[in-house]
Amino acid sequence: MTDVATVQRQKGVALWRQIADKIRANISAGEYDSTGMVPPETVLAEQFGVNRHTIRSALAALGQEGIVRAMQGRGTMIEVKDRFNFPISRRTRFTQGIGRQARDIEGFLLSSAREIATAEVARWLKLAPGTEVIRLEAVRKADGRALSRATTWFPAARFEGIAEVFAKTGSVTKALSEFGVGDYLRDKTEITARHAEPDDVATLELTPGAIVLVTRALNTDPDGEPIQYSITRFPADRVQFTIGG
Amino acid sequence: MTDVATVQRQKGVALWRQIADKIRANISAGEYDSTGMVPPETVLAEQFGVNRHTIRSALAALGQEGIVRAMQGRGTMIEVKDRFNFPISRRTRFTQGIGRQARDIEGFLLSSAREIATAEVARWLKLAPGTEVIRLEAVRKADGRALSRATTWFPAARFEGIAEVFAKTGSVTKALSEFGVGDYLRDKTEITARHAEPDDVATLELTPGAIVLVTRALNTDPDGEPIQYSITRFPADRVQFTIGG
DNA sequence: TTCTATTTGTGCGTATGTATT
DNA sequence: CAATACATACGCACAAATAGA
Repeated sequence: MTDVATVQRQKGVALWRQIADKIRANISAGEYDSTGMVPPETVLAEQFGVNRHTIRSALAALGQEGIVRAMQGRGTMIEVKDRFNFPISRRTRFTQGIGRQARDIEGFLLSSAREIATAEVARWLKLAPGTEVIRLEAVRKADGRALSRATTWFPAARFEGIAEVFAKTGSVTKALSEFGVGDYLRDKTEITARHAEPDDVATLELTPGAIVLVTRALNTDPDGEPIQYSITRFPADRVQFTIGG
Repeated sequence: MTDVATVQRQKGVALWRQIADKIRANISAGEYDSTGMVPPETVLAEQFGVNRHTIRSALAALGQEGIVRAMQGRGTMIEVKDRFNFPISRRTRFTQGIGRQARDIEGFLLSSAREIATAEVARWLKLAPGTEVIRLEAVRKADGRALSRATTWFPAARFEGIAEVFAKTGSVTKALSEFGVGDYLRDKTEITARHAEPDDVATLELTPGAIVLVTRALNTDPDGEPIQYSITRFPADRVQFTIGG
């Protein structure tokens, strides 16, 4: 089979874009299911009657979309994905939320610091300017795959030493209970999406250009007192959020 | 000022990536604020001491991130953004949700069709296989900027002719009230993110490679009867969702 | 209006580096 | 080790859009 006839020059749509669309359609149609890989660039170049660079532009675009993943020396593989579902409610908890969707869930503390709250953090936590907070940088994995990268701030006065407790337990819920917060509620969640930055790429094991879902969330104790503000990045191709239902 | 010294070859990080990071930092630092534009590719190429293609790779990456926007014949502009906030609750309504954030909000019906529900649509709307549904394709704009692209399904038996009503009013809420549904509730919302497809690019006025937030949502009448299932795409750089708060 | 300079967009050919098999 | 295949970068050419003379 040749695709030569399917791409046209001088039609207002770049060749690489036409080819990317065609390959995407081919993948959806199961064209390459036998190998799970896209044919080598040289083969595709011949099939489409274009230079290998043009194929590379097309595959790069598909790589950005997370549809394929090029591996040096091996070939370009088709990505298969299924998303974890992450429910968001008043009682949102990470581990419980993922629940039975993964065999094992781990939390790693990357670093912690005691610092002065920025204007943004102070606003969310309803703290006076200049108040000290404890910041945790953590990664959570489900079945060995990185699922989230969170930056979390706690009021330092109330949660002195929470970093050590989190490091031991790997769980915010357990850490908070050590401080007498047996229950807490999700007050507000903001959701946006953007491209992964270098730090996201590293800690979430992403390909550059991948998409991350970003949540900004505030948890309060049962009295409505803010206890935790988090900015969390999730790999968009591994996670979906659910509200209600 | 020259940036030659800032990029290094053969150090494990591609030149174009180093350059992209540097330009991103320059933008954050307000380096190009006077013009609101990045210097021409040829100038950047000379500044960094690389080929124009290398600069183009860097700018393409930044374009994917939505940080810059290249325009043929004009130059590469730095994007300024502020997101519309879209609250998600039991009483989620598009127009009310955007509310005072925009001066005027319009809804356009692109097309409508009467068709047999797919397995997925039937499942969401709790319909028997083979049941007919009405599908609307619509775009919503706020202050002239495209804010959402929705595909919506209604049970055909109950909402015969809803396409015409929506076309006139541009509002789902008003259209439903014409059919005796004075109130409705958001039962469930799923949120994911992915790269824009050609259709999204066209109808949402996006740049190829942009990110879209995708919601799958079910609305029911006060009795809990499913009345509307929608898949809606939002430009991720123009929208954020809020739950609670 | 027309022409020209500027600037981005597309495509090809080539060379070299690097990782996998 | 060699062969294969992806990764990066350069140089060249021309197309297309824009802005300004």
